[in-house]
Amino acid sequence: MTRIPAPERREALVQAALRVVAERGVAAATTRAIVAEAGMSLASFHYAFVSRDELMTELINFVVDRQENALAPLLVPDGSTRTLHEAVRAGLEHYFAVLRAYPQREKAMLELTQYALRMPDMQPLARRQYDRYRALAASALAGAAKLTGNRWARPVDEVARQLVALTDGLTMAWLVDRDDDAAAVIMDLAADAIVALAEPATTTPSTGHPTPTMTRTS
Amino acid sequence: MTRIPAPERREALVQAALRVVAERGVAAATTRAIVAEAGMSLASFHYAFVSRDELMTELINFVVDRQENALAPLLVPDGSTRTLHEAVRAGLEHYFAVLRAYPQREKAMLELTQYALRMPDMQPLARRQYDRYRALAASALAGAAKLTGNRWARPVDEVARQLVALTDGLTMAWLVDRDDDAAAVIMDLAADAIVALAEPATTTPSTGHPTPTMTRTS
DNA sequence: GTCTATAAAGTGATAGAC
DNA sequence: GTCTATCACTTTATAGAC
Repeated sequence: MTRIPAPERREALVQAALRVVAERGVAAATTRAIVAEAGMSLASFHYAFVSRDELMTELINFVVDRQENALAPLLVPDGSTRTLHEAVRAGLEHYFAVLRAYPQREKAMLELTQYALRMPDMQPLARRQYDRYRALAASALAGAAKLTGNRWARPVDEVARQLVALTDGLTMAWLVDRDDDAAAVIMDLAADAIVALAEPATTTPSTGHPTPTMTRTS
Repeated sequence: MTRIPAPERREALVQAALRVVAERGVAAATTRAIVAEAGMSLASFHYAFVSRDELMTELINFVVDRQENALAPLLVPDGSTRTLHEAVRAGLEHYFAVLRAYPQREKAMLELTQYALRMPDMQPLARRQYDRYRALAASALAGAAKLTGNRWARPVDEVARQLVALTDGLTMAWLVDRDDDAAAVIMDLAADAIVALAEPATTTPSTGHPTPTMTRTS
């Protein structure tokens, strides 16, 4: 009907595809289901994309970039944070609140990751996805330590890797049994584990000048 | 050709389906691919199962039971274990060795879990799967603590839940980037985190009689 | 019980009118 | 550029010969 530039059509189709994947899964994201969701005809799909594979690739790239923007503000500790433990716990809580509010979104992310792992040419996309998660976590962790007067006893990349692993485990656990109390237990223990990797910051190592900041509060 | 009893045919088809899922993914596990893998004709499939859904349900039940048998011996600490930290690290190492040797197997488990999460009637199967993981982890953790003269400061079910979450995160991380060194980091930190939840066992709480067993060795 | 043949519906992709 | 109509193929499931 109306004439729409190709780039806009591509974006509309990608977003429609994401909705379909979130609501009904990757397997249900057929070209027909996607164009129906976008309110277009089937032919429009192949005008904007040469193939379904091309759309799936763009979809994964899209969600990876989007994830970065969506999660970044959540992991930055706010002014009310006093201890590192509070900051980490708050970050986990924030992540969990999003998971709880939009479970299909995280389910979609997991499915898309596994989809990428099955496609010979898409492994790099899955890696990029996790690299971003970790970079995001690392910068949040670095900021949180700095703000609370701590430093990481391990390379911050390793701490970030652990935080992402814990977050994946939390996500799977909650998606499977939807048990908020059990999720809270995981977050408690995860925060303890992460904070145990930090120590009070000192301007010079081994200085007899401990900062008043606590490494951990239980 | 040859006449085979229905129960045997069902089992053969389930195992063929598992091989197809492991090698090519859930999406590729069509009835045709499965009967080809089993060396049967398409009609034999519908003689043994009324539908593909029925086979998928039986497949998930099958792998859940199988997982229990396959992993149980790996998590029991052997006689050479001296400290709890060694026991936990060895358990993780064992799990990782299996993951590394048969990555398709774990990929298949993850895919089947997500498949179950999308099917309205299969959520209980996914829950049962994780219940078994956790029960298995709990019994291994209880045994390891006992053998090394420790006790869990938290309910062992909570510790087990955390261990399973960490294992899931480890699995996802390794499947995505196949980085053995990064996996070793995750296992190190995971073992530290788990062991931090234990304390030396005392016959009576608050007795001034510490056992010689160390809670943790780094 | 097991096969071949086929039905009925769904899939990605394209042709060709407008 | 956008549509309808359709192709060529795959899917699950069944009929009917043996």
